[in-house]
Amino acid sequence: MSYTYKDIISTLRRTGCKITPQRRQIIKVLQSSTSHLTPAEVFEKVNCNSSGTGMVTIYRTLEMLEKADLVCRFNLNNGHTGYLIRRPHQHHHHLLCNRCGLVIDLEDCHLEKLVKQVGADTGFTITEHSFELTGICPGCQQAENDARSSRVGIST
Amino acid sequence: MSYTYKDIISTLRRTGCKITPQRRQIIKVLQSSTSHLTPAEVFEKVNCNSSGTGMVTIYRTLEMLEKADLVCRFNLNNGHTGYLIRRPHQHHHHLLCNRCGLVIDLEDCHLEKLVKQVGADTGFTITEHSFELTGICPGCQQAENDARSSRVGIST
DNA sequence: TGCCAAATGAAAATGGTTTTCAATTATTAT
DNA sequence: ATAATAATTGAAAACCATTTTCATTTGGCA
Ligand SMILES: [Mn+2]
Ligand SMILES: [Mn+2]
Ligand SMILES: [Zn+2]
Ligand SMILES: [Zn+2]
Repeated sequence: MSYTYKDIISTLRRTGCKITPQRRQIIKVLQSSTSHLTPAEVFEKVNCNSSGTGMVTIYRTLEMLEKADLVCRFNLNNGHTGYLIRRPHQHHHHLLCNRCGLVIDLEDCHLEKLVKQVGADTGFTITEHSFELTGICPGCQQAENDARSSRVGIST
Repeated sequence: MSYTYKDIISTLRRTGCKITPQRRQIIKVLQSSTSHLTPAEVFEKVNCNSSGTGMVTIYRTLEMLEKADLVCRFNLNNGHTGYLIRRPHQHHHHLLCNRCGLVIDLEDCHLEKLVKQVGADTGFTITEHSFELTGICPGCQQAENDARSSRVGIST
């Protein structure tokens, strides 16, 4: 379950952040997206209704939301950064479609045992771990199959 | 076991790359480093003996080596990119010390089963996965403890 | 209503990386 | 060995996402 718009606003208020029109806009855009968004994409969506929010504000707001643990941040395959409203509130990992950008939250982190083992084996104090899967989602697989069929020219 | 200098040269020759003095230098630097190196660090080390190799060549050579699977590439905590001569030749993961930059190769990837399971659960064709651990290595832990002791002022 | 710290945004700076293109060079063919 | 040629190099400029600066505006509170 994602945070609702109201959840987010009240969390921000609680932490002493001001609720500005720009921030409301940005939160709404993130709210209504099922896929991750780059800062540039957020900018575009926020400004499609000519609200005139600057890129700087997008960056600053995303950073603020990330610090408040309200969004997930991750590295896209192209090196850019993507943001998505945090759906499972706890620690979790992501599966990305590298065709359409769909992001699946992997609700359970199955790596605790492995992480602990590695720590014991190496003597490291392990503070963080990242696990990210990329591939092709069912929808994009279907689309590719369809394209291939028509290219080969199935005679029915 | 890392690739030797000769291994690397002959692999490059086999794939039709020219063996230039610049490339020899860069490979030697990577060879002789036990830690990961950023392009900037490679540049510095290559040029400390005034060989005059340009940054552009560093980038291009690292890219070439990565394509040939001769180096490991990974994201440092600060967003930069690090390179390290590939030690275990097969697919593997990394454990980084975020104090001193030490990199440990985790020889076995224990994630095949989990990855397969996620694929089955989601219908994705999973093509890649990344798993990266960061923490503090034993050496840096020791250093921190020593520093703390002397700060507190142990009276012996 | 007025105050003020926080927030905004235009513009410039940053910094890592990539592109361009003319000059150089490693390798192959003669 | 020499010439031919395609790959490589590197200086300079371009790129581009992100950050910084700083003057102006504004949300939230007294
Ligand atoms: Mn998520
Ligand atoms: Mn490695
Ligand atoms: Zn997809
Ligand atoms: Zn360390």
